[in-house]
Amino acid sequence: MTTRSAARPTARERLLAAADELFYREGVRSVGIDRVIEQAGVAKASLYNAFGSKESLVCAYLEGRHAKSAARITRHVERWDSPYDRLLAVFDAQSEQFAEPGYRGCAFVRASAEAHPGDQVERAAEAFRTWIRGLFTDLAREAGASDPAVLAHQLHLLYDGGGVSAGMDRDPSAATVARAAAATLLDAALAGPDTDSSRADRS
Amino acid sequence: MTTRSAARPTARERLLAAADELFYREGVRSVGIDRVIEQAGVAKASLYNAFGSKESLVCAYLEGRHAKSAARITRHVERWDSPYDRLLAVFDAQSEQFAEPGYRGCAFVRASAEAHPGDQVERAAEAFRTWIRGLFTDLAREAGASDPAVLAHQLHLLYDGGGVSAGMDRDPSAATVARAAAATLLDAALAGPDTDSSRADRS
DNA sequence: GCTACTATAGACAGATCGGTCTGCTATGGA
DNA sequence: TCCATAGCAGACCGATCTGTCTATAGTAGC
Repeated sequence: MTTRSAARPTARERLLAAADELFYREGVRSVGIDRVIEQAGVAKASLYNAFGSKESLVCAYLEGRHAKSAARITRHVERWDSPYDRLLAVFDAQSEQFAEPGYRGCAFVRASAEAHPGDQVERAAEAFRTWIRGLFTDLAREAGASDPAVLAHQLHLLYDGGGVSAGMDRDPSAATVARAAAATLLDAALAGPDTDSSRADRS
Repeated sequence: MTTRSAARPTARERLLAAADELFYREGVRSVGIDRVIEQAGVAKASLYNAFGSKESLVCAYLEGRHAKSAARITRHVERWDSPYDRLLAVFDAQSEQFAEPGYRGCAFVRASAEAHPGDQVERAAEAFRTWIRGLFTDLAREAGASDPAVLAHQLHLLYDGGGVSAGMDRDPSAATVARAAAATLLDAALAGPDTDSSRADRS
């Protein structure tokens, strides 16, 4: 409907592109409307025609990030057949993302840190978290994990931690470190469902 | 030096207490100076006498968080003798932190998400990250991990991911999930230094 | 009593914020 | 040709932001 390829992009599209760049790089609260419309080359009225409010623009920005991240992850996952490889492929997608210049951490974590409790922004972030947690859970179940929910939570921790480390430590290797850790956890979840093998006693 | 226990706390102390509460709960950028001095019951001039700028106050708030978190972690670590238990005790400290009412995620991650690149705030966050990474590395080495740096990075991922999950998913159990995952990774790092046991081939 | 320090309340400045509004222009279909 | 639509520039509003300033009050040491 709104997709037009050739010629100059719609005001809405240019606004979204500018918002994506500025909001992600400098933060949602520290970038004002004027900065966005200046970079988009758009009149202020056009913004409020297209989105109605700054918060709606922020949500649209996050929805775009959601779609893009989900597409990237799906693309990597679908390269493989076995649930084992498909699970680890999520971290290949993350590796690809971290390698992008100017990566500064997970957009949802960043936006959520600036949001007031109950903001629409938090719902947008929650949507992505629910999606990827579901993906981890499904893949963990297919791989034959004894407790798919717990393994999914563990892998989600690694995924989140990878975003934090890549963003704050400026260390893109976090994805490969997370991938190796994920493989270890996955192996353990497949091998021993309950065996508390080592660490018989404390101290 | 500046510590005085009885009577009414210093203006500086009241400012720090108010900043800690407001900045953490609502975010650094969305809380104005006026809110802080109102809650502290302090004149605006006193704030600029004591700290000089808002950014300095924010840094002081983060340094307080650093000291408090480090003290909590150290307290838990020192309860145990073996490096194995000491390593996992970091996640016991995290569990205690997540159980506090109103926990909203790692203060350094939250503040860093609102900072401009190069801000003093980022240096304050980096200081804590360096400290805890060093702790993980030391403990991993003492525990006998084949590659202490990599294991430390993996555990750091779990630690960060736990903060994100507890904050955004409002799920304090993230700490115990992280602890279990840490135990698995630690076991693997002790048992097989190099054995790529399972997953012989892909697909 | 005098001085120096620290605290107070609050006006004020200059900038920026999100959002509304008016008026002008370009384009494309009936 | 006419008109609807979409886009443009920019003035304007009230609120809020960080930071500075004046003026006043309490207090401890000499």
